[in-house]
Formats: sequence, structure tokens, C-alpha cells
Amino acid sequence: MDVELSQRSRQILEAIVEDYIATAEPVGSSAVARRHSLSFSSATVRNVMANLEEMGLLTSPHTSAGRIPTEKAYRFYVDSLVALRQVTREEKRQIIRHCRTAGSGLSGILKETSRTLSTLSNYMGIVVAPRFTTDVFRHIEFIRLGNRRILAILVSSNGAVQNRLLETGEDMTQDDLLRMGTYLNSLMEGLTIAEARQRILQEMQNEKNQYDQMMSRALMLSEQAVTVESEEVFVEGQARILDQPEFSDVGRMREIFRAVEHKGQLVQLLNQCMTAEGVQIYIGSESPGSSSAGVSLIASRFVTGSNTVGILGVIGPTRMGYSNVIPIVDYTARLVSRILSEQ
Amino acid sequence: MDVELSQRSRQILEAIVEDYIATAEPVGSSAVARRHSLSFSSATVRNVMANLEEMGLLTSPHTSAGRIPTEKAYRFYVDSLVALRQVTREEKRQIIRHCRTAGSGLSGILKETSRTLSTLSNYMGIVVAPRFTTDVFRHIEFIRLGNRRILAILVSSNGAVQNRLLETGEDMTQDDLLRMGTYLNSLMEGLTIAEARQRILQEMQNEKNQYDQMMSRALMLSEQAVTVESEEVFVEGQARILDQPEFSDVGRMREIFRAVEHKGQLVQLLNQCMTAEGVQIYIGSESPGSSSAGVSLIASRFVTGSNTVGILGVIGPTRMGYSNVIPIVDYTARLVSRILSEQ
DNA sequence: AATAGCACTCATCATGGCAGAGTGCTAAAA
DNA sequence: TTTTAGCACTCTGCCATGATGAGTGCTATT
Repeated sequence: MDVELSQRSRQILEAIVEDYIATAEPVGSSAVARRHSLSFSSATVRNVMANLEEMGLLTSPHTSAGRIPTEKAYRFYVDSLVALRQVTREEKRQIIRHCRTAGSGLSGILKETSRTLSTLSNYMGIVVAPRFTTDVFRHIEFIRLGNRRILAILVSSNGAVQNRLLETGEDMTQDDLLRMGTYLNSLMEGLTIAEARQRILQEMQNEKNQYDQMMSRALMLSEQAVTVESEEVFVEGQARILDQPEFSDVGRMREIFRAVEHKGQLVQLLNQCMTAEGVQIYIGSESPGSSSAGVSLIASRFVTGSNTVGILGVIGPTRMGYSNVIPIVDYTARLVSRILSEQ
Repeated sequence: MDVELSQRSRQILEAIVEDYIATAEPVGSSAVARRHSLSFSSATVRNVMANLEEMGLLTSPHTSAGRIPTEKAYRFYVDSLVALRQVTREEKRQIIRHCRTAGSGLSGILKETSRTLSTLSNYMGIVVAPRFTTDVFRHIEFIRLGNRRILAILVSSNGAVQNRLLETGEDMTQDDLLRMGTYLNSLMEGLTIAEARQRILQEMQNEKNQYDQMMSRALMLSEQAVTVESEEVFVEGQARILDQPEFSDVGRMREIFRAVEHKGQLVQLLNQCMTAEGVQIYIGSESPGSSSAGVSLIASRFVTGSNTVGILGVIGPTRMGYSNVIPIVDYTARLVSRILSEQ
């Protein structure tokens, strides 16, 4: 896996990768020699390029085109070559402004974050909300909408809100619901949502409760309310990837869009980033997701006040502006962590 | 605007429109004569087609290609020719299943509806949530998340939930918040959200309240909570329009995606459907939205129990399967209305 | 070890010819 | 008068052709 390269080879590889990132066109030997004002002639560059190709770092689409970096090259570039740019003051300002002012609850903030990531990177921004189940329970409440229709509202200490429409067998007064709420709130205080769910199931077994109609109803309703919906994922800036020349072919784009619509796959991939700290980078087929050829992911986790973990990042072509995007993702993750941890 | 056509011309126009809808290719005179087993020869059809072209109902991309329906033709087709198909039992089943079982609150139902519309039509499904402001207030609640961080939850009688993160100047106990909630709930009972907002502003003027710290704080917080966010719009099945051959050109697709991402324009268009009852159809440039060339919208409003109005529909190419989609939109709108009106 | 030179390869573009689909017009048939 | 058949014409799509140019690999030279 590890690649040993002379100083010169590294310079040339870097030049090729950056040129290709900028232009999306195969880069030829003379272009490298000229543009980067290196002190080698194009012939020398050609020799080096031939080596690099042999090592699997470059390919050429055909005999007499320039060379294109392989995934391996991007990997090497990202690991040892890339000069990360600083996040500019203006960018910071923009990130802060958007993430901060998004008024409405956790989802609002995360949605805005995802949009900001997309705007600044010019690729697709993505945010996976912290896992609700591992978050700490804060409040449950039932609101009567109609005779037998009840809205259950579940709040976690992150400010995540889940609401669910329930049908009950019998009529209930708002007063009944209030008492049920009080009971359940004390029952689940301090637990995580997952634990709370366990607790409810336990209590349902508990004989004593089976005879108290009130209790048993309360437990039944809350059991439904606490059952967690699928992961919440925010994707913004899908249209931007239409701008990338490598996706001008409709077929490939369709794959990506499909993948994004069925968020399942995506989440699976992103969950891998959960464990590791710092910015993670998946290049092309490194990500297990089946159809991810030509696509890279730059992601980082963020943590909330109650120590649950979410993920945020950018999806773009492998030919991505790594030197820009990596710092942006990093900065944003830190910022969001801080915002969500403020008491 | 009105077009007078002989029986024969109508038959031929219908054949052309339907052929073109099916194949997306210019249809020639012999194809019409053959495929629809009409009793005319291709020569006759040619004569008629020349007439129709003169009337602005057909165009040909070049001299010796077949003809393509114009927007005017689609309009005529939709108004006077189309034979609406029945919604099949299977489709009904599917719509009911999806819209019903979507567990989680109003947004859940609407999101699922939009997805179902997309699946059944094979185009893009879209739903605009009922205007929160005109809906009846049901409940407000404040939950303390941190020292100075409060989550405000606002519920309408439709089961729509809006939550918003607030920062307060001073610390507040959960008990303070509870009392504030009780006060505000009684203050706003039975009003629409818009009226409730008015009421709050009134009360803030009221001198008596300015000296009661509790009250004035409550009013300040609730004022923020009641301020309504932008319209909620659910769009699903964007990837499906990639399948349409007329959008294989990337440029046009980009326009559409852009339009969908900035939901503003879209909402504006859809709001026009608010007033009229029944299924509305906008073909191509009939919709004021600037870049809507080649795109049609089939939409219908739906009403909730508290008589607020939302909109749902399908967006696709002008060359859309009107005979299928119109009944589906119609049926779905009725069903959603019924579901949301059930007490 | 680095470079210059040269023959070679391959994509791209414009050209021209050919087949096929479809039209418009005219003259004949109903 | 309406419908149909026939025919010349037009235009696209496809293929083969050849010229151009970018870029390579190899070899000989510095």
C-alpha cells in the first residue's frame, strides 16, 4: 500500500493531480513542465510519468492522451502531498452565520449546515443527525387532536423532536393524557431513548401495571412514540453535481441520485465514520457502497452536548478540491459540535 | 384559444399526442395510419397534419421528420380528448397503504404521499403542506434544554408541529416554563396561528403585562415561537426525471433541479392552485415560473379538518402520461383530505 | 541522469456518400 | 369534392475517409 517516491516524482504527481482537479482533462507531459515551471523538460516528465503509471498511480485513457490520476494517486495525494488551505475569514463568517441563525430546532441547524457545506464546497453537502436512540430522553407529551387521534411528541436533550400520530381504541381526555405524560416523564428521566424503550417494555410486563388501565394505556402509547423512525439525513446541493463534467453522462448521475434518494446505503457508509475522530476521506471504490465509482466522500463526525454523534461531510467526484474541502469540513464539524454543546 | 376540429382531425391529433407520449419521437403519417388502424391512408393523414401544423397544434423538428405536439396541442388534448383511465384497485391499495401507515405526524404523511405520487406516476411527486398560519392553534410548550436554551414546540390542530430553539437572557426553571405554557395556551385557544400571533403582539402592548416579568417573558418567547418558518415542501422522486429522454440533455435538467432546490418559485406557482377546486393542469410555459419550458404540472389541493389547504401533485415533462396521472392526483388529493379530516 | 529529436498512435473534426424515413404536391380514383 | 396513390424532394443518421494535432515511447546525445 505504501508508496515510496523520489522528491521529483512527488512534485510531478502533485502537479498532475492538481492540474487534473482543475481541468478535468488528461494532463500531458509538456503541460506539467510548462505550467508548474519545474526545472525539468517534458521528456523527463514523460519518463517519470511512465514510472508512475507502472506503479498504478496514473492511467491514460488511450495511447496518446495525457495521464489521469488513479484512486491510488488521490489517496497518496491526500495522505502525503496535499497542502491544506486555510479556511478563509469570509468562509468562517459564512459558516457561523448560517449554522447559528438557523432558528428552528436541531433539524433546522443541521439542514442549514448541509446547505452551507454545499455552497462552500460546490459539491453536495450531507449531514446525518445524531442517533436519536443514544440520546438522552428529555420530555414526552401527548396532545389530543381529535376523538381518537393523539399526537405524541418526544424530545431529546439535543433538542431533537420526534412527533408521531397515534390512533387510540378509546376516547381520552386531555386530562388523561396529561397524567400519562407526567407518569412517563418521571419513568424515563435520565435514560437514553433506547433505554427508555427497554424500560417501557419492562413495565408492560410488570403485573402490577397490567391491571391499572391508565398505566397500561400510557405504556402502550409511549411504546409507539418511542419507537424511532429511520435516521434523519439532510442532503443539499444535489444540483451542483450536475456541473461536474464527469457526470455529464446521464447514466452515472442517475446512480448517484438513486443512491441519495434511498438514503439507507448512504447512512451505512457514513456510519463507518462514527468511530474515528477527525476528517475521514473515502475515495471512489474505497467506500463499500456498491455504485460509488468516481465519487469521493469527505466527512467528519460531530458530537453533541449529550455526547451523541452525528456525521457531516461533502460528496463529490474523486476529482475533488481536497485542499479546500477538507479544511471546510473540519472547521464545520468543530463549529457544529461547539454549537450543539453550548449549554 | 378555442379550437374547432372535425371528428377526423380530433382522432388524428389524439393518435399523434398519444404516440408521442409513448415514444418521445416525432410521429409520422404512416405510423398514425398504421398503428391506430384508422380507416384513412397515410396521405390523408398527411393532409390533416398539415392543417394541424398551420393551426399551431403541431411542429416538425425539420422538414422530413414526423410531427411533435405543441403545448397548445397538449392543452387541447387534456381539455377535450384525453380518456382518463380509472385508478386501478392495486394503485388505490398502494396509495391508501402508504398514506395511512406513515406513522409520524403530518409531515410524515405528506412526505410519504409525495413519495407515493412519484412512484405511481413515475415522475416527480410534490406536496406543499397546509399553510400553518391559517391553521388552528392547539398547543404550545417550552422545554428546558440547558441553562439558557429552550425548545419551543408549537402544535396545530392538523397535527403539524413546529419546534424552535430559543436563547433566553436569564435562566429559567422548567417550572417557570410550565406556567408560561399554561398561560399562553389559554390565551391562544381557538385562534388560528396568525391570529394567535396578533394576540401576542397585542398583549405585549398591554401595559398591565409589561410589569409582570413572567408575562412579558412568556410573551416574548412565544412571539418567537409563533413566527412561522417558510413553507414546508416535500419533493420526492427527482431521480425519476433523469429517465425521461427529453432531459438527457444536462442543461435542461439542471434548470429543473435548481428550481426544485430553491423551493420558493415552486411554491409560488403551486399557490395558484390553492383557490380552484379539482385537478389543475399547467402545461409548459402556461406556468409563470420562468424556466419551466418543457415541464408540466398536475396538481390538486387538499383540505384538512380545520379547513386549511395544501397542494399535491406531480411534475413531469409536457409529454406526460396525462390519462394516468390526472386520476391518480385526483384520487390522492381526495384520500389525503379524508385522512386529514378524520376526527 | 537529463534532454532533444523523431516516429508512432490515437482522438477529434470536417467531408462526402448512402440509406431511410417522412413530407408535399399532383394526378387519378371514388 | 374528398380520398388515395405515386413520386420527387429533403433532411437526418451513419459510415468511411483523411487531415490535424496532442501526446507518447524510444533512441541517441549531452
